[in-house]
Amino acid sequence: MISLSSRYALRALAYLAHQKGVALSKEIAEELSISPTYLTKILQTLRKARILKATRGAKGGFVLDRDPSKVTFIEIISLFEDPKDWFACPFGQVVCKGDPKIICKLHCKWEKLSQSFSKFLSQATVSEISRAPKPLH
Amino acid sequence: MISLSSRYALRALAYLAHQKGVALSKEIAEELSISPTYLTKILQTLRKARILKATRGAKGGFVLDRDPSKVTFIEIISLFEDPKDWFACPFGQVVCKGDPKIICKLHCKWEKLSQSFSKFLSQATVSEISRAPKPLH
DNA sequence: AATTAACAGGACATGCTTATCCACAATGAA
DNA sequence: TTCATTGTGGATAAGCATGTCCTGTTAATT
Repeated sequence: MISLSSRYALRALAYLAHQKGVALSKEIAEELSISPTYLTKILQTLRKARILKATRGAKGGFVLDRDPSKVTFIEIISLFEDPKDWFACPFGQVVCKGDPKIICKLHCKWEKLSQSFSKFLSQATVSEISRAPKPLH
Repeated sequence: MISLSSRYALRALAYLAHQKGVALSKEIAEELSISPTYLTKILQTLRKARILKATRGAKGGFVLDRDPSKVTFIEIISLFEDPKDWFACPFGQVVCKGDPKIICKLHCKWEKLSQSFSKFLSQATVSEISRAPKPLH
């Protein structure tokens, strides 16, 4: 499961992509229906990864630092968790070493699935969800 | 990510399928390198779901209560967590209601992926991993 | 100078998963 | 009866994700 932090990050970016301009932290927090403090930390993570740019003081706020069509899901998600956890075959290292003939049939199927998933996350970009409205829950 | 509990359950079943007979809780715990108490709870869950049968007293232990080729992964996993969490599109309810035209391209891709995954878990059975050796970590 | 807003960091609470240990009851076999 | 083993349930603890709050500091605009 994609963590909530990752999803908030994606939605914050979607909002910014839609805005096409500066947005206040407070404003985005309202949009996502989460506390400003919580969002702040997510935004900071994005800023440090050079996904966002921030300006302090009056008329400050956050802007995308990059063309949203150049920002992939996997890049964002990787900032908040380790996607390896999903792609790792749950039987792999345990089973295949023991008796390849029996297990690898399943292992190969799993590999195909996780590769498709991985490809999806690498290809999907923020520009493709630049209109996320409404709260998550 | 498939939870550790689910994976231990699968491996315990794999062990039992391989044994083709009665196995002690203690013996399986050793096989999986986890504490007997912890495994006990997993085995109880499996027993209550009629995946395993237990006999108390001397010469007692656990046996499969069903042909391992009839026990699917999804059935086991569902005992320990809610797979809906994986299949639910992380954008779905949020985004598609807002502007279907823009988002549903991604949504459909996600659907396809999760359906493949779901199919995999419904089709794979315990008999296909009936030789899981070695500890998980 | 005053205001606005990002930046930095920590404290705290809640709930879930993982994990271990213990005590006692029930049951089956020798 | 005795022993082995499951059945039941509770206590405890660490680690992580989620989430809120608070106290400052820094920087840009007016």
